[in-house]
This record gives sequence, C-alpha cells and structure tokens, in this order.
Amino acid sequence: MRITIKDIARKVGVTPATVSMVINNNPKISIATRERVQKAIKEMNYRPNFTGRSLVKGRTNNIALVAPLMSSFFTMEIVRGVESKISGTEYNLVLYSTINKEKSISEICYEGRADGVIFVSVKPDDDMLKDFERMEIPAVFVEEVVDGFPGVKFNNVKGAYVATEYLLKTKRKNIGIIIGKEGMWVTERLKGYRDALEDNDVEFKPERVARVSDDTFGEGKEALRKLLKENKKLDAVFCASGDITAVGVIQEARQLKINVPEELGVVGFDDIYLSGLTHPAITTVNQPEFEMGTKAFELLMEVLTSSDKKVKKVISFDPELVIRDST
Amino acid sequence: MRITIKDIARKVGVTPATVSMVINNNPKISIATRERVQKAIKEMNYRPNFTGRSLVKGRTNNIALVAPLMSSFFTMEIVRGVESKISGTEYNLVLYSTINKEKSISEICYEGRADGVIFVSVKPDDDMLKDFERMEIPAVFVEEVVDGFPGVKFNNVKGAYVATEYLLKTKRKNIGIIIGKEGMWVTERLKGYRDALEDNDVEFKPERVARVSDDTFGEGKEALRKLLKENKKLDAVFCASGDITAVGVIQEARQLKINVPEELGVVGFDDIYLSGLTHPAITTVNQPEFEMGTKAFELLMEVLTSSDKKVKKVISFDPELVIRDST
DNA sequence: TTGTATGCGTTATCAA
DNA sequence: TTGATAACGCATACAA
Repeated sequence: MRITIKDIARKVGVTPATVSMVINNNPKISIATRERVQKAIKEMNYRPNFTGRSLVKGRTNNIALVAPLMSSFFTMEIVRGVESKISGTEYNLVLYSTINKEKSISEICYEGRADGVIFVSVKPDDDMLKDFERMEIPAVFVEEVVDGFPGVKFNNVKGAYVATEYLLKTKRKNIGIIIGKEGMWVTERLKGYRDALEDNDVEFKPERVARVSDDTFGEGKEALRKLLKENKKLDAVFCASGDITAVGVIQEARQLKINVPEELGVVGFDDIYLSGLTHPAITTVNQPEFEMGTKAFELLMEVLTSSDKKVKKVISFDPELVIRDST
Repeated sequence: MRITIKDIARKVGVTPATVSMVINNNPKISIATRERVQKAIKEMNYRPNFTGRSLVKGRTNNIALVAPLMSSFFTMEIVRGVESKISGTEYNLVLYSTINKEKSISEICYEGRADGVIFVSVKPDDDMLKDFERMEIPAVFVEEVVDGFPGVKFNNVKGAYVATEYLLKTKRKNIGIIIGKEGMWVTERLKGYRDALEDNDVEFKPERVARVSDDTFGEGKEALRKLLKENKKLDAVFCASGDITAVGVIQEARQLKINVPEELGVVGFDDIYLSGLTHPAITTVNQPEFEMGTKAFELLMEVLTSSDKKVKKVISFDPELVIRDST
C-alpha cells in the first residue's frame, strides 16, 4: 500500500498536479495550500516515486559503471573514487560486471538504464560504440581510452621508464622485467622499459622478459625462477605486472637466499596498499586509481551538464616513483 | 530519437499491445505476425525501456547495497561476493554509500528505488526499520544483524576464542589484545578473548587491552608500544582489530628488535589478501567476506521469491584459524 | 488472434 | 492560483 501523489492530493483536497508543483517548489502555488500540502506530505511520509519521475523526465539519474570488478584491486579503487564523488550528487551508481560483458553493455545502451556510463578497462565493440553516440549516452573510458570519447588514462610508458631508469641509476645493468601477456598497458610499459635501457646504452635482451597471465603471488615466484635460470647475472627485476608479483619475487628471492635489495633490486607497479607494509617495503610506481575514479566521474558530469555534449577531453595521470626499501 | 514500442508497432502495422505481447512471448500471437514483429525489432535494434517496464510492473529489478565502502577492504570483498552472484540474474546492484547514511536509507525506503536491500555494517534507526517492513521492501543485514530480519553474521566470539586459545597452547601467557573502540564486534571479540583466558585459568588484565580507532598500520605500531610499556613480559598480541594492525605490530617489533614469532606471537583477524604474503606470514582468523556476500544475496533472493516474505533466517559463518608463521 | 482501453506515478501544458 | 488533461513507455484485461 504505497503512498502516491494521489493520496496526498485526496487528503488535502487538491489535484495531483498541485501536489507535484509543491514538491517541485513551483512558486505559483499559494502559501496557504503549499503549507497544507507539505503538512500532509510530512504526515504520510510521502516521497515521490523514483521510477515515475524517471519516466516522465526522460532521465534515470543512474550512472552505470562497467568494470572487471572480480579480477583486481585496481578496479575496486576506481569504484571507490567514483563513489566518493557521486554521493552528494543526485546520481546513483549502478554496477555492471564484465562477466556478461555484451549483455551488460547492450542493456545500458538500448534499455535506457542510465544517463551516463563509465567503462573501466573495457571497450564495447565498434558498432556498439556508435550506438552509444546515437543514443546520446555519454561515456567515459578509464584506462583503456577510446578515440572520440572522453577518458582517463595513466602514462604507462613514463611509469615503466622512470622505474627502469631508477634501477639503472642504482648501478644495476641486468634488469629483468615481468609483465602481462596482452593489453595496451603491456605494450606501453614494455616500451618504457626499452626506452630507458636504450637511453642509457644498455642492450635489450628478450630473455630478460618474463610473461605472466596475472598479477599474483605465485606467478611472481615462478617468473623470478625463470628469469634467474636464463640470466645468471640478473641484478634487478621490474615487476611491471604489479605489486603482488613483486611480493612473490621478494619471497622467492628470500627462499633462494638472495638478498633484496643488496643482490636483487625489485620495483613494483601500482602502489597498492600493501606495498608499503611488506618487508622490505616495495619501491613502486604509484598509479592513482582513486583519483582516476574521481576524475572519471567529474568528466562524466562535465559531459552531462555541458550543452554541446561534445567533451572529448582525455586526462592523463603521470606516474610517481615511490622509493622504498626494495631497491 | 529513442525507439519505442510504438515505432515498432507503426512499422509493422500492428498496435503497441501486440508488440508488447511478442516481447513477452505471449503464445496468443500468431506465428506470422510474431515473426514480422521480431524482424522489425531486430532491424531497429529495439529493446524495451527499463523505466517504462519498471513502472508498470511495480518492480525495479534493482538491489540496493548500503555499505561503508570508503572505509574498509572488508566491505569491498562483500560487494564482490554479491556482485559475483547478481550477474546472471535479472537484477542490478545499486551502490549507496554511508556518507549520507540517512539520505541513502530513506531514498531506498520511500522512493521505490529498489526491490530489496542489503545492509553491510549499517543499521537504520528503529522507525525506518518499521517502515521497511511496512513498505514490504525485503532487507538483509550483513555483519550487524537486526532482530526480525534475515542476516549474515560471523561468529566473532568463537573467532577471538580460537585465536587466543591457540596462543595459549603455544605456551604464551601474557597475551595482549588490540581492538576497536565500539561496535558489536568489539564486544564479541573481547568476550572470546576473555572466555579463552578464563577457560585456561589465565587472569584477564585490563592493561593488556589496547584500543585503536581503525585497522591501520600506524595504529598497530602505536598500540604495540603502549602494550609493551604497560606489560614488561608481553609474549603475544592478538590483533582483533584486523590484519593491517598485525602488520603494524610486526613491523614495530622488528624495529624494536623483538623477534616474531620467537619472542612475540602475533595473530591477526580477517585473513585479508596480504596476510599470507608478508614476512613472516600472519597467523589469522579467516572471515569469509566474499562468501558472506554471496550468502546475503542468496538470502535476499529467497525472500524475494518466497510467497510469505517472512524469511528471517540468520546464517552464521564460523571462523577458521589460519596458522602461518607469526606464531 | 488482434485491437481498444486503461493504468503504473509523475510532470507539464493549458485552460479556467 | 489551481484544475483538467495528456504524456512518458510499457503491460494487461477485456472486447472484438
């Protein structure tokens, strides 16, 4: 027995239209009726129905967020960033997982579920992308940036560059890299690594690259063993795949009685919460996920409120090398 | 220029009602028209509008989740658990932060924004609670369980008991505890600690309790120093406030040249991801947040689909002591 | 088998 | 200043 605008109208003895105008602070309503209506609203604890309002207004007040939530800390931090900004606005955040990626995306695109969408590490196929434009649903891309859309990205090339450069500065010459198997970030970080080597006249050697399929403890341990087998004089490892890989590397080194940082320098990537808490604390490339999330939301708001809807700004975040004890 | 059911109807030369029946697989429609309609739907890439459907059906297909997202890993894991179950269903997950707790809760209660709600570590006040029943919005409570509502909780008393008991078994007698300042869990874990001491004829001493306001690295360090000052023979610390506290304790001990576990046994709480990765790896009480999340969603679905709406089941998760190297 | 009419809860336009 | 009416997109009971 949900209370509607009609119940209030009946109780006060006016029409629903009048009640609606009171709710929306329409100045045309006389103070007398306004007060009677407001009194009834309070008494009955009435609040306008969200769905009814959405239908007539043609907007949902929902922001969709599509992200591989299940797979990484990275994504969760971005969600927190978005969340921190969205509360206080009139918008709600609706989560869509990438488990049924196509389904999620098409629901957002064709079913009018959201006024805007934030994609994190996800890209709809080209047809769908066109449809988002056609449907005039503003979209912002985080990490995986798409041409013609606003986005928030991280300078992976530079991040890998400064990490490698720092290892070179600390007199290490035989620097291995542990990195993922595919994705834009893999290409970019590998480029940063190679650029730094080249700029410092150190030869790039393919056997110093170890591939992992995920940023995990176990993969880190395994990758170090592989690198050591193929590189007898290895004196540093850049864990471009992430900090958890770095933790694995450090632990494996401990087991192999290799001192970190004396015999082996280790640099991670991401600067997740635990990186400063391990022993030795991990030197790493800070990637400000939280801020990237807040920025993504701000960008989306900019599109949503701007008149031309043609905001295509791409914000790039620069890395910061956080030097701790593992180098 | 959004496509509606009318556009399809016009194109095919039938009425919207017919199109609607095709969409909903109403068997009354002849195969011939059904196919013509479906063809048009495909051609125009039509999908029924979510809001319109919600309004007429009287249900939103949204599940609200209210949680202190910003403050803990714990909560994020629960979100992941819920998320893992919800994708694949017809429901969407809408996040509500606790930054504007009252506002969030009343929106869900009075504005028809969701078909059900999951509260994590949050409890609406009593009036609102009654209103949730009145509005017939199913609610499930996680962690902070509420009388008369279904819930998912964790056996904190037992968790603290087994942790303390294990320390006693390893021949430590002067066991400090680091714990929060308020909340049901604080009372419960403290009780488990005291019960274990009592059952083993060890006297409880107030000076062995250190209070922290959050599960953080810094608070852990500080708490250890305080405990050591007041307890010269301290030989173990139970970090009931969480694993991050335990990391802080271990690091502070290292700085003070106190060997863990030889001179000081350390047990944490939660078993977060990093607990197994530190050195020494932390012995801790596993709290299955992810599973608690999945269970909360399953419970909510049970209420949503059951006829009587009076499911009041409370699922209790038992602790598991994960023994690693810090004890 | 299909069309007509009505309603879900709200807002907006126009008339009174 | 307020009321009557239509509309948002869809589903359903009933009529044809």
